[in-house]
Amino acid sequence: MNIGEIARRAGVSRSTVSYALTGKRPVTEQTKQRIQAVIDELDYRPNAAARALKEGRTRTIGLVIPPASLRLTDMQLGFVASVVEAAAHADLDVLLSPSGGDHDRSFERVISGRRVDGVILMEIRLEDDRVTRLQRTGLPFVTIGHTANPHGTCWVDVDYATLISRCVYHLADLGHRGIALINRSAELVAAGYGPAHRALEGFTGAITRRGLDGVTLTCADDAAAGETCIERLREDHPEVTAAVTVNEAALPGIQRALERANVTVPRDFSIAGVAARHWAEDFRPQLTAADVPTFEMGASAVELLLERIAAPETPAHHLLLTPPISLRASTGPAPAR
Amino acid sequence: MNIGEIARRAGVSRSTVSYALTGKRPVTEQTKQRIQAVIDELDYRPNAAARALKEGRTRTIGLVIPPASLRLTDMQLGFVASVVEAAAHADLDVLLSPSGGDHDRSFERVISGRRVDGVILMEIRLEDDRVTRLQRTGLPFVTIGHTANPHGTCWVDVDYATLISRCVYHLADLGHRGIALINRSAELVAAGYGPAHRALEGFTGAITRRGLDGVTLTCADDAAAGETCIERLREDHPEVTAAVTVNEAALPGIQRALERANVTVPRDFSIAGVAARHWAEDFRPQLTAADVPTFEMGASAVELLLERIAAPETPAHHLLLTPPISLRASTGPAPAR
DNA sequence: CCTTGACCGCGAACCGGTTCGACAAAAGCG
DNA sequence: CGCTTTTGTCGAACCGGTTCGCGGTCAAGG
Repeated sequence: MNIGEIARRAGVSRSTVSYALTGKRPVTEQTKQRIQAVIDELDYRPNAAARALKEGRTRTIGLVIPPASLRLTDMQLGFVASVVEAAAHADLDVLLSPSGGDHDRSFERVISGRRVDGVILMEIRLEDDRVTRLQRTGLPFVTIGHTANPHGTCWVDVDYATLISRCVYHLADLGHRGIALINRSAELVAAGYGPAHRALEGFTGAITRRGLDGVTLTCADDAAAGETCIERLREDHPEVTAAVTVNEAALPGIQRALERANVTVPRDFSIAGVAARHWAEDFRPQLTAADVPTFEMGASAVELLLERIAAPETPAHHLLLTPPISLRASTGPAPAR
Repeated sequence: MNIGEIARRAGVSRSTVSYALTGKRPVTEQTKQRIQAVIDELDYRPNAAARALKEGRTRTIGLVIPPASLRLTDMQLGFVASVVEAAAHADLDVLLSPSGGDHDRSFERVISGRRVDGVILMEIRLEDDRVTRLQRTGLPFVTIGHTANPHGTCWVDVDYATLISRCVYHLADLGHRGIALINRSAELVAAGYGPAHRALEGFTGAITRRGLDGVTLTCADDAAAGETCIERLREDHPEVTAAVTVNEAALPGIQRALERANVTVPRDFSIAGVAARHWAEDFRPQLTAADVPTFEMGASAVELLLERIAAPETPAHHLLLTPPISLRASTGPAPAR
């Protein structure tokens, strides 16, 4: 069921079939129809490997995801979904590659051997081996998140530092003096995970500029950790009346712990942060937060990647988004002493 | 940077390089080392398209997921993660294809053109076009879930009917007479979504066999819907003292509504069901439920697919899992009248 | 010394598309 | 009518691997 078979049955040459399909040279309407009839009859589809071999491109992009054994966070899932969506829209296929853990083989396989035309990387560390590896190979790539020194790379990210700063200012304006940062896990901070670092950066910056009393905590990405985190906070730092967080997965636990301690939000305690919209709206009361525009980010990543594939020598673009903070119901004036 | 270049620099023929790499014919240790040195120096990787073209297989499998625009449920995410994991383990790549909605082009592209060696399909409907399409093409495939008439197809599924029956029996044994089924959304039921139908089947069967009083409800896959569902249930059917559910995403809402109505679980109301472990353990009190073994199912699906690819003419296997129901804390004796 | 066979390596064909130069027939033009 | 241009099709080369048949080399055995 190859192009030769079609050509024989239609009584033309293989090249004519090819031209009829791609339209790169004119073919008489009549022959075109004869060819199409044979194709329909045999349900013929050109072999993707053969085409890729000759054309030198695969019309496929790689998407490197965190090791699948870890449960993906909602935000990561949002990126994956939007990248897949945007790629489908551009008639591209998406090859998935789990990375990290013992999956380096998979990563290696996807980026080498010309299996993909470009790669989208997520969960970027400040120093990221995969980024340097990709730079060496010369394969076009775009990262969601950015490294400590992102010059010359193409990326799209949320400006965590600015957003967390704004949250702190907002709380300070409401009269809060003791504010805690509930960051991502200690492991992620130690590993140099970008969002965690930049959140910390934005937090300490805002705290010093306003002369406030800042407490920073790390917290694993799950509800249980959120609970113990709040318990610890209330015990060790009773002076703290508000918190900002970038740890959306901890939110349900945070809520539970506050309820159990009979702390009413926002009367007794205010909380704000950065989270996917869905987490903010599921919080009770709904969370004042910057909604991470995962959909837009994934779509932009694909768009940037396509530009990069089309013109690899072009100077690298990037996109640093600062979505507005949606005022919902979880922040209020500091409680009177 | 092709095999010819390597051959030239190592002073051997292209075929020798190929044999040195694949090991399909003996090559002297000495030449092998010389070749390897050149390969390391140039960081050469064989072109995947060329290899696929000649070998007639791509070492890639397709994974058809629900349209990415919908938020994937935790269970679906679990399947994706475990399939990717298992595939990576078998040195296979995974090509993602969103299906449904306006994504038929993507599906078509992935299954035709010999882009993949086989396909794993999830979110199967009782009558599923994609399954008949795949049967026509002759491409090996395995489904997670099964159609109404699954003979001759390869699949792995959870026995929802039996599990829900068992839940009902368990509750009946505890003295409950009025039991509700909180099913998936009305749309899914209408669309012939397998698990929703089979849950209903198992429920009504068990209810009639025990001569109980059954109420069936549909509920969208989110917390808010779970809340209104419980509210409606308590209003319209006060005689109901227990519920079984296959709607894990509704659980947080169910919990919230029960708490707000001051209904203590399991003293006043019992609840059991089928859910991914994580949802059951996050419920308060922890949910008595059959834990859907998403990891095992994804791995089995890959395994079955590999068998099928190796021996397409072999009679089709399937795997119907009935995981044990984990007794946790959400079921207890029916309240006294 | 010649034969035998194991062992290595080479050259060529092949997988299934795309693409380029060539060429015949038809069309346009003076 | 002869000449150029256009149009539609063909044959062959190419992409970068794998694979098969062939042959040269060398050690063992008669």
